[in-house]
Parts: sequence; C-alpha cells; structure tokens
Amino acid sequence: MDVKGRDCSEEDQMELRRGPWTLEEDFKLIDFIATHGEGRWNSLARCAGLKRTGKSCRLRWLNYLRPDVRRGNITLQEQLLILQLHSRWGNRWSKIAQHLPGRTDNEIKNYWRTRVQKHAKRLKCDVNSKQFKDTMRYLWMPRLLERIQASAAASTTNSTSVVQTVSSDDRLGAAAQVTSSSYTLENSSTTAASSDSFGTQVSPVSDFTDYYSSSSSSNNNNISVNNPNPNCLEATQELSGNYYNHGTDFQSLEQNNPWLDTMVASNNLFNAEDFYFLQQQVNFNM
DNA sequence: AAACAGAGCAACCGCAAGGGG
DNA sequence: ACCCCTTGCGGTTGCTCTGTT
Repeated sequence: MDVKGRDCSEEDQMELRRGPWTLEEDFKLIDFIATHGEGRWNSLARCAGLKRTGKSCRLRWLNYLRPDVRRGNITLQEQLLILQLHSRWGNRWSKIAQHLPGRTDNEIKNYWRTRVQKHAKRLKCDVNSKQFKDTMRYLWMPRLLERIQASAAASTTNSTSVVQTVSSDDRLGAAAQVTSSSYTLENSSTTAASSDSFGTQVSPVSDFTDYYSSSSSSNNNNISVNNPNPNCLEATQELSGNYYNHGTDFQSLEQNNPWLDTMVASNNLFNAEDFYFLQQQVNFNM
C-alpha cells in the first residue's frame, strides 16, 4: 500500500532495521515525504523502501528531519517557558512543545530530564516535591526573567520587551505568544539556532548552574520565603518586579567579578544556599 | 595515553485513544 | 460491540561524546 492506501507489497517482506538512522535513510524519507507528503506511516515506510517501522519513520521525521525543527541550545526564553508550562501541565511534553515552535516534545523531555532533574538530584530532593517546585518558582524562574530582561536591554535591534510578557494579565499565555511570534519571525528569516528570539546571543551554558550564582548574591531568598502567594505565576510576577528593582547590583557584580565564576563552580557553596532556601520553604509551609 | 564516569540525546518501547470495517 | 490498525504520547534505554583521573 502507498500512503493513500494503494498496494506496494513488494517491500512488505523486508527485515526491519533498528538503531541510528543513516544518511541514505534520511534522504529516502525526506524525498518520499517531499513527493507524497506525510501519510500513513507504516505504508509510507514500505513504499519509501525503508526497512523501518512506521513508528520509527514518524519519530525520525518529527524529531529530526522536519524542516521546521529548531535545533541548538535551549534559549533563556525557552527555559522559562518550559518551567512555566511544566508547572502548569506537568509532564505533558507534547502540549508544552506546542508553545515552543520548532522544539519537539522529545527535546523538551530530554532537557527536563538532563538539566532540571539533574539539579533536583543535586539538591537531594524529588523533582515533584513542593520544595523543588518552590525553588523553581521563586529562585530559578525569577532569575531567568532577570537574565532575559538583561538580554533584552542589551539588544538595540528588537524592542519587544519581555517585561510585556510578565506584565500581561495572562502572563503565561502572553509569554507563550510573545515567544512564539518571535520564533515565527526568526524562523522565517534564518535557520540560526544560537541566537535567542530577541536576536541576542545566548550563552551556550544557559542551564541552572547560573541560578546557583544568583542565589549567592541577591536577596531573592528573603523575597521568596516571605511571599505567601501560592500561585506560581503571581509569585513570579511579584518577584520579578522585586528582582528588577534590586537586580542591577547583581548584574554588575556577576559581570565584573571574576571570583564569582569560581564560586559558581563550587556546587557545595550553592547547594548550601539552596538548602537554606529549601529549609526556609519547609519552615514557611509548616 | 588509557580508562572511567557522567551528560546529552536519538531512538525504542509500551500503552492508550481514535477511527474504520 | 468487537477487532484491528494507526497514531500519538510519555517513559526508558543505550550509544556517543566529552571531561576527568
């Protein structure tokens, strides 16, 4: 059968291949889809002459070969969005991916598992625990906002402000929309994956290691611990406002103090900071 | 230079939902 | 109502690369 249901049974008896895809297989799949479009994947696999399951072809296409797949580092905006959306929906990776154009559910899932869960592990707490979630909400997300703000301020070519994102009534939705529209523009003009949606370069090292440093030199802890608002987004909003008011000192401190980098490299120091934060959270919740 | 460990990520697996016969 | 097939999703595995000892 072809993708429309016609028979092409000469390929049916082939032994199925597994494992990494070869270039030849990729080209076959791309060629076939370019000519016939996507369709019933099992039939497509056979008709394209691929010794693969339909599932395998679908996965390869959606996660890797599709022309609009966006590859490269997860930007700060994307990280923030992932944290926000995950706090709302949990492990609904495909749903989260819908708000990050060009990113696949698999990529987001991998990001979460390798980066976020790694830090939960370092903090010796469960990624689903309230303590860890609070750390994300009150420490990492505000810190991300602050860094995004710094990036936006540094950019002279794009006036779209992230502050708009966090000042909207529906902050989460607005975040998704602003980010999405930015990606749309970017994707229409360039395939570069190393610049963020505001056209500014993002450090290749843009994971949570950064936030350990933030906790060492800001007053976020006090703000967060004393913030009784249980709503993540509300709290983040309030916090971001507070953070921006006090963030300048930290920015200059971070940028101008070489020793800070050394401190950042010390997991023990910043784990201790985070443990302090977590302890405060526990006390607060009691 | 070799061995080892950890991180990152592509790919696979199992399950559930949906649609058609 | 039932069965079969396809698709989509989330969890998991295992390979490769890189950094460390």
